Amino acid sequence: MLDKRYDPKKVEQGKYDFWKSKGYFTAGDKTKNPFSMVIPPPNVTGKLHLGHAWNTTVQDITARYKKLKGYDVLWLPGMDHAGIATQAKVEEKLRKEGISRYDLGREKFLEKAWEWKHEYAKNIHEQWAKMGLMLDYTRERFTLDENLSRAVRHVFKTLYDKGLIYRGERIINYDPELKTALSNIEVEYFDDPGKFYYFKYPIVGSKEYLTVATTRPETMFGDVAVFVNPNDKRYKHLIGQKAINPANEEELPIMADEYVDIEFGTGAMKCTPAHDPNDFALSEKYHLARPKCMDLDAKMSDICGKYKGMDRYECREALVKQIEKDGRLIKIEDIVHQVGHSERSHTVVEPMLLKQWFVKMRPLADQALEKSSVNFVPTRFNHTFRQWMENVDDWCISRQLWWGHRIPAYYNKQTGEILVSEEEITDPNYVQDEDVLDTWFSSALWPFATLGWPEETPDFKRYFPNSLLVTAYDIIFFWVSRMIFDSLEFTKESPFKDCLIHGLIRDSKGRKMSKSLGNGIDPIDVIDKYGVDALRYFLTTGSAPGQDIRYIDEKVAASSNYLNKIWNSVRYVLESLGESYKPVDYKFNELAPVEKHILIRLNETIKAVDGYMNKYEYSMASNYLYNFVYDDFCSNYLEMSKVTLQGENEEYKNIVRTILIEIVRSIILMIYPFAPFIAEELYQALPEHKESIMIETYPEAKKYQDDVSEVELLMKMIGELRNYKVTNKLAPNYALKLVVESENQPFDEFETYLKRFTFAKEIVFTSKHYDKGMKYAYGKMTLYIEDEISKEELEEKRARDIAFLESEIKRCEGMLNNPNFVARAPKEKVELEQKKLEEFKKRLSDLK
RNA sequence: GGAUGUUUAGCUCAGUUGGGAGAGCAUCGCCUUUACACGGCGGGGGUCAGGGGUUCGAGCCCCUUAACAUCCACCA
Repeated sequence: MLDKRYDPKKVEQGKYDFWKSKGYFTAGDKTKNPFSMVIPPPNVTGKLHLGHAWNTTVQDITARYKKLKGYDVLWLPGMDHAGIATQAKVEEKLRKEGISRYDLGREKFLEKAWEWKHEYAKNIHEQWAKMGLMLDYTRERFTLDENLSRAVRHVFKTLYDKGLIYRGERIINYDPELKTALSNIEVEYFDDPGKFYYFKYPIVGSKEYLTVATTRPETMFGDVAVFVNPNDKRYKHLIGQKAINPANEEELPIMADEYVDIEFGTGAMKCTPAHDPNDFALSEKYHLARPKCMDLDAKMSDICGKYKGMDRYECREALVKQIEKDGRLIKIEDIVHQVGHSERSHTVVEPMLLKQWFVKMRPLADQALEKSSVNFVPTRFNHTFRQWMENVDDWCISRQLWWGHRIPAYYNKQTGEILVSEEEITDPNYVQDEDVLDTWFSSALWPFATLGWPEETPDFKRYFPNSLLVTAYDIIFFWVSRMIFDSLEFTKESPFKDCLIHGLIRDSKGRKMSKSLGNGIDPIDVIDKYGVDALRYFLTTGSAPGQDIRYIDEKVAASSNYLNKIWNSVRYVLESLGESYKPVDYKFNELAPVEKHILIRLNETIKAVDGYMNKYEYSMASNYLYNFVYDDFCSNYLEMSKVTLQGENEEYKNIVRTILIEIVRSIILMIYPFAPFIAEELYQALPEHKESIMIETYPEAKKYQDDVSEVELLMKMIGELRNYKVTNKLAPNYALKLVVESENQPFDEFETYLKRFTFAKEIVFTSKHYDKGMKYAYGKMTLYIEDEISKEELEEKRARDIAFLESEIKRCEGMLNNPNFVARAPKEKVELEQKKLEEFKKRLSDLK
C-alpha cells in the first residue's frame, strides 16, 4: 500500500544500490543492438554542480529510455585528471601547509595529487549515485589509467612521425602564476581598464621625435624596431632612420609595413617580437632579433638594466615615472581594452616566446571538415564546430606541470637529438622532456581509448563509434572538435553519431553561477529539499534544445507537485482495485465510448512521447505526457471511471480496472526515464510487475480508432455548465435543469456522467426541436439550460456564439476556396476543414 | 569586425513540415467533492520586439531595424 503522500527521501532509499547490485547498469547483452555513450569525464577537482546534474540527467534519460526500447546500453563512466585545474588545487592546499611543489619534488608531489584524486573521485561517485545514473561501473576509466596513457603515447608518437606534432619556439600564452603555457582557448578575454602611454622617441641626428603609444611600457626593453605604415604621409621621411627607445636609449630602426593601422594611436608602433604575436610575425618577415624582457616568473630579465628582477607591473610604473622625469612622456590616456586572462588562475596571461610542443592543426582540421559525419542536435552547432575548425591555430600541447601525461619525447644529452617513443627509454644518454600534455590531449581520445583502443578489443568493436555524446555548448571547441579530428585521424570514423548539445545553467536572475558571486546552487541541497526526481524533471523539461536555463526553485517545487499528482492518481487506482481484481482481456470494439476515448488518447500520447524521446526532445515528450496526465487522465477519465467503479456491473468494473492499470502502467513507464525512483516505487506497487522497472519494455502505441466525438461533446458541456455556474454566481453543486436536443440518442452513460459532473437535477433528452433558455449548439447536439436566465444574458451569449462561428466559418471558407490549399494541403487536413465548416454552419443555423 | 542566439501573459519559459496563442508561478472567484489542499473547478491577463514581404492564411518562412546575450577574431 502506498503512502498518502509522496515522500522523495523514502522513495529514493535503497533503489540505486538495488539496481546496481542486480547488474542492470552493466552492458553486454549481445542479443540486442548496442547503444553507447561515454560520460564527459568530470574533473577530479571538486564537487559536481548543477551543470553536471543537467548534463548527466540528459544522458541518464537517454540511457534508461534506450534500455526500455530494447537496446544493449553502455554508458561508460570516468573522470578527468584535469592537469592544470587539479595541480592548482593541490598546490593551493600545500601552500596552506606552507610548502611548495618544489619542496616536495615531482614524485612526492604526484603522490599528493593521487591522494587528492582518490578523495574527490569518492565524492563524485556519491553524487552520481544520488542522481541515479545508470553508469556501467565495470568499465569505469580515468584519463591517467595505463591503457589511456598508452593510447596517449601512441597518438603522440604517430602524429610526431607524421609531422603533425612538432616542437618549436613560438609566441604562446603564458600563465605566470601557474608557470605554464596555455593553449589559445584557455585564455579568456575581458574588458579591463588600462592606460595608453604616449612617449617621445627622438630621431637620431635630428630634433624631431616620433610619438609612439603603448599599453605595455614594460615590454619596451624587448623592442627591436618602430613600425609605421608605408603610406602614412606623416612618417614617410623617417622610414630607414633611427629612433631612440626612451626606456633604454637604444637605437631602433624605423621600418614600414602595411600591417600598421594609420588611424590607430599615433600610427607609429613599437615592435616587441618576444612578447606579442603580431610583432613576432613582423620579426619573421624582416628577420629581426627577439630579445626577451621577462623571465618565467613574469619578472623583468637581464636586459632590463636596473629593472631586472622587478615585477612586470612595478616595472611599468617605475619606467613611466623615469620617462616622465626624462621629459619624454607626452600623455596618458585611460582606455578600456581586452586583456587575456588565464581560464584557471585568472591572472593576466603574458604572451611569451617559448619552445613548446604543438599539434599542426591544418591537415587534421581539414580532414575533420571533410569527413565528419557527426550529427549535431540542434543542427546550428554544426556551424559553430565548422567555423572553429576553419580558423583554428596550431595547438600548444605542452604544459609546465607535473600532473598529467608526461611528454614521451627524450633528448640526447650530447647531441640534443629528439627521440619520441611509446615505450620508456632507460638509456642514460637520454633524458625525458619535463613537461606534460594538455589535459584535452587525452580527453580527445576518450570515446575510443576508454574502450581499449588502440587495441581492437571486443568493446571497441561493439561500442565504437558511440551512438551519442551529450555536452554543453561551452566545450565544443575544447573537447568535441578535438575528439572529432583525433577520431577521424586514428579510427577513420567520427567518434559518435549524434552530438546533443545543451546550454548552461544560470541563477534565477540569468547570471552565470560562480564562486565570486556566491550564487552557486548545490544539487545536493535541491535533492534534499525536493528529491532527485523533481530536480531531474526540472532540469530536462520546459526548455528548448541548446538554450540556457535558469534555476528557479518554484519550478522544482512544481515538478515535485507533478510527481505527487502521479503518485496519488496511481495510489487511487491501486486502492480502487479491490480484493477480487483480476486483469481481463477486453476487446476495444466492445468498450463504452468513455473507455474508448481514454485509450485512444493514451495511445496518441504514447506515440507522441515515444517520437520525441527518440529525437532527444525531452521537453516536448514530457509536455505531451503532462497534458495527458492532468487533463485526459486525472481530470476526466479518472473521475468518469468512478461511475462504473461505484456501480453494480461487476464484469465491466473489471474491464475498467484493467484499463486503469494499463493507463497508470504506461504513465509510470513514460515518466520513468525522467524520474526513475518514483517510477520504480509505483511500478513495484502494480499488481503485476517484474523484479524492476529497469527490465521492462517501453509502452507501444496501439492503433485504436473510433468515433468518440460524443465523449468530447460531453466534456465540453460539462465545462460550459461549470463556467455558467461560476459566472452566474451559482454554487458548484447547484442543480440545473437541462435539456439535450439530439438527433440520435447519445451513448448510454451520457446522462449519468453529465449528471454526476454537473449536479443536474433533471436532464431531458429529446429529438424534437426545442428552444428555451440558454443555448449551446454543438452541431450534433444542442444543450439548453432551463433556469431563471435573463433575456440580456441569453442575447449576449447568442451574440458571442454567432460572432465566433462566423469568424470560424470565414476562416474555413477562406482556406477551402483556395485552390492552392485544396490541391497542396494534406488530404486529411482538407477533409478536417470541410467537416469543421459543415459543423460550424449547422451550429450557426441552429442559433439563428 | 565576424558568427550565433534571444525578444510570446505580471514573472520564468514552451510552442513538432505555416492551419483555431500554451504551461508553471503569481493573481481573482468558488469548493474542506471519499486519489491528491504539494488539491479541485472556473476566470482575468498577450496588436507573439518594430517595420516590410511571401501566402487564402505567419509566433513559425524571407528581408530589415532595434535591444539584450553569448562565442570567435582583434589595434600596438
